[in-house]
Amino acid sequence: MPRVTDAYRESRRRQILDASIECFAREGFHRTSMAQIIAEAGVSAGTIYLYFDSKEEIVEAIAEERHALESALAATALANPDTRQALHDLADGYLNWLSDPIEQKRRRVTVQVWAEALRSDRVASIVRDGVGQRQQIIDFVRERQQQGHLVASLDPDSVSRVMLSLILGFVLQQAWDPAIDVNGYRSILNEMIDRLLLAEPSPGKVDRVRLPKR
Amino acid sequence: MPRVTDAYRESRRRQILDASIECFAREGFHRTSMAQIIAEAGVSAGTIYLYFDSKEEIVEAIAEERHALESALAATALANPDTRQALHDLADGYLNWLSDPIEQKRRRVTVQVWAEALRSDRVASIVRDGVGQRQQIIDFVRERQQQGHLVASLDPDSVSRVMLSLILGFVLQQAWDPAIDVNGYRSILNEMIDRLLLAEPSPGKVDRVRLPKR
Amino acid sequence: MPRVTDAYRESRRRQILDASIECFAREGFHRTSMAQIIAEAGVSAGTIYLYFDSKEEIVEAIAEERHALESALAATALANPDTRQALHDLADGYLNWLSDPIEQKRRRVTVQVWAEALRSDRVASIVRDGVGQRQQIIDFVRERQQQGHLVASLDPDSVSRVMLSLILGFVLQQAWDPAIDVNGYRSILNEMIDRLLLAEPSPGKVDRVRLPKR
Amino acid sequence: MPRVTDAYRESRRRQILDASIECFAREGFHRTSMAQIIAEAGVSAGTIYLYFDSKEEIVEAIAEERHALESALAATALANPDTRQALHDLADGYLNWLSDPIEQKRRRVTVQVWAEALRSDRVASIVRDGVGQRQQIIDFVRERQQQGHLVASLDPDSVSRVMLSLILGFVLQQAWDPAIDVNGYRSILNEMIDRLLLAEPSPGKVDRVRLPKR
DNA sequence: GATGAATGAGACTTCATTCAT
DNA sequence: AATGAATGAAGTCTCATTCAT
Repeated sequence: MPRVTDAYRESRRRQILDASIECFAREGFHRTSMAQIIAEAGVSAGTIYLYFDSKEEIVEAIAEERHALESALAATALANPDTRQALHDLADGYLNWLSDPIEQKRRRVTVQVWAEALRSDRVASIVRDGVGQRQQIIDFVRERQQQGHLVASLDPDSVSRVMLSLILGFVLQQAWDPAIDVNGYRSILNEMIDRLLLAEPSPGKVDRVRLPKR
Repeated sequence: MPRVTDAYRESRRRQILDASIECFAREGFHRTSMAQIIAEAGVSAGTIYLYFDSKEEIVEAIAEERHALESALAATALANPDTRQALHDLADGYLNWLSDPIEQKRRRVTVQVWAEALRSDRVASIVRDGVGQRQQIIDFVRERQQQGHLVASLDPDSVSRVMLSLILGFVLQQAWDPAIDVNGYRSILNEMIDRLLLAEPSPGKVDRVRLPKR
Repeated sequence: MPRVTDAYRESRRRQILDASIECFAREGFHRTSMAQIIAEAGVSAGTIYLYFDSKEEIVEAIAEERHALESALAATALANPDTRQALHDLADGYLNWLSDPIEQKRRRVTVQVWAEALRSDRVASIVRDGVGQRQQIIDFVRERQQQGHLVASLDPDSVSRVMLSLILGFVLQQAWDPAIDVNGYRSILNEMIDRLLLAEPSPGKVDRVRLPKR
Repeated sequence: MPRVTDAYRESRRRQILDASIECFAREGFHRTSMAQIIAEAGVSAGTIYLYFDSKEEIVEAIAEERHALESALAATALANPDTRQALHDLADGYLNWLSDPIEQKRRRVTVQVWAEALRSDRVASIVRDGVGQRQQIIDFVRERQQQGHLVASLDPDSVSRVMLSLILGFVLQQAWDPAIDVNGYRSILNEMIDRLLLAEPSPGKVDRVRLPKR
């Protein structure tokens, strides 16, 4: 079947990647044998190696894909000129995304990627730079601080760390216990944004700090 | 046979466990072979199986040990009747603990345990119940809310989730990048505690809310 | 379809053969994959199989080609009516031929063919009959003995064996160490021819046959 | 079966080596699978890897062993103070050795080692230095030339090359055709030694050196 | 004729665990 | 209790060859 279209190749790659994610989510990388992926994908052993050089590379491809998706999600949310909305969208975006059952399955693979990052330099570089889109957040914080929308005294780097933790920690806990209460988590997140990060908008607009409904 | 034998057994077990942690931190569970543990521990293959039934069981033993230590740490901090101090101690306790290089190495194993929890029911039950000492936090929050020390409107379960995330997320990020700025992270954590969780003490105790240096 | 097609086919075949020799000389038959030949030849997998039925058959084709060349070389040299010159030409012919760097590369394949002959009946028959042009030498020796030009007491078969050894051995040693001293080797060869094989040109000189009782 | 004697280990190693030689002689290295060696040796897959790190290493071990044996054979023969006897013993030693059917089987492996030397640096160094004990011959020739026992005009290096060729070539030809006439070959060899290499023992030994330019 | 993606048997090697000593 | 040689199933990956296009 020579001379294959790019679309065909891409769909074949997808097929292998999806099968791998399925297996990895179920059994973990290391407990998943190539034979299982082969069976799940419905392709031959040889074919997989036409698309990926090794099992390791499949893991890396998945890690990169996750990273790209998350980066895009963060970029979209943070582009909003309304600082408060941007941050809420970021939180909501993640939490909603994570509510999708299919996505939850994929998330189980992400958690394994995190552990794998401690072992593989390749994965480490993807995770370190990638998982958090931390630089995006740092830039966002710095910029909005200059515009007076975010509390200026906060260290942008540390803020990004904390925000990342809140996302990573949620992903972990949800992976362990899918019944986790998303809405409860969300409301604390939003409150944190409003009460800790947002600068007093203008003199006289104190209510956001006062947390009225308490 | 008197105590001596028990002590001996215990030291032997320790030796195997330490060697395993060393190897796991370096290479990950699955990339670590029993042969490596054997070499690191300086014992024979047969001997290991006198102390553990399987490689899996070593992982579980390590997971349990980590959990016990963390539980104790949380219990100690949260026992403090001064609510604010209790929470700051909890945060500080973790962050200081994690500053210890030896502990950091062990933490690398913890991250892998988290991933392993998705695969093994045994590990899952240890992690789920254990990692966070979540119940301790929930109970603490509920109790201190009743005493009027913590903001009553917050859902204890969600608070515990958020606090856990902040710890888990830090551990992860530090594992990926040991150069992470601990103090910056700590100060945001403490501010969160003060500004978000603590109830207005009573008229006259304003200084805690004012956060002077902003 | 006229000649053109045959010429084309032949050039295509050559291309594959040359690529194979290149690869085989570098890596050996068994370490060379069809994929490498394909890359080196710049043709597709399918195309190769239009010219050769199997990888094995490529080896056989190369073996046959080498044999034909050597046979021709021997035939040319041995056709010389001057017996002494014929033998010197045979030695010189081989040694000069082997001095060519391109030929040395091809020789590396020959050495592998020799080993392969122990495995494959097809290759064995090519090598056995071929490598030495032994029959040519035997016939030559017998004929020139009858003409009184070569020492009559020598067994033609054994002479052919020895001569072959001197060629095979040189090829081997040169393959292992291209810096081998060709001229030194050549002069001993020529001396052997003169002193051992050639009959005393003049009448009545029997002593060389008698091999004094030393 | 812990704590095993050296003799036991050695016999186990022998068993694997012998089985490998058997298989390699029959099918060649590359056509011989580990499974075949395992079956022939009657040990498990794992056991083989307790004694050798790889299939490659088995080949190297065999190559080294052959080399050691040949070295010893050459050393023994060449130690004889009677120069003529030494050389005849060297030739006879090899030829007799090669007459042994078991040894002939092993020789088939040697031929493959020669080809393998073109591919593997490890094997190459064993073969280059080893196969011929060339240095031994060179030293022998030089020494006996100084003692006036060998024709002084011959280049020791080239002599060693020629002698090696006569051995290598015989091995090759015998591997291809076990029916080769050993005695015929031997007598030409001995004649060469007597007529070409040995210096005239008695006074008046000029003519052999003069080698008229016929 | 030419292509090259697909195949799948089979290659080498590893490794957790056992058990005779 | 301790040892460590032995096991053999299972793992990842390769590769000669085919055949639909």
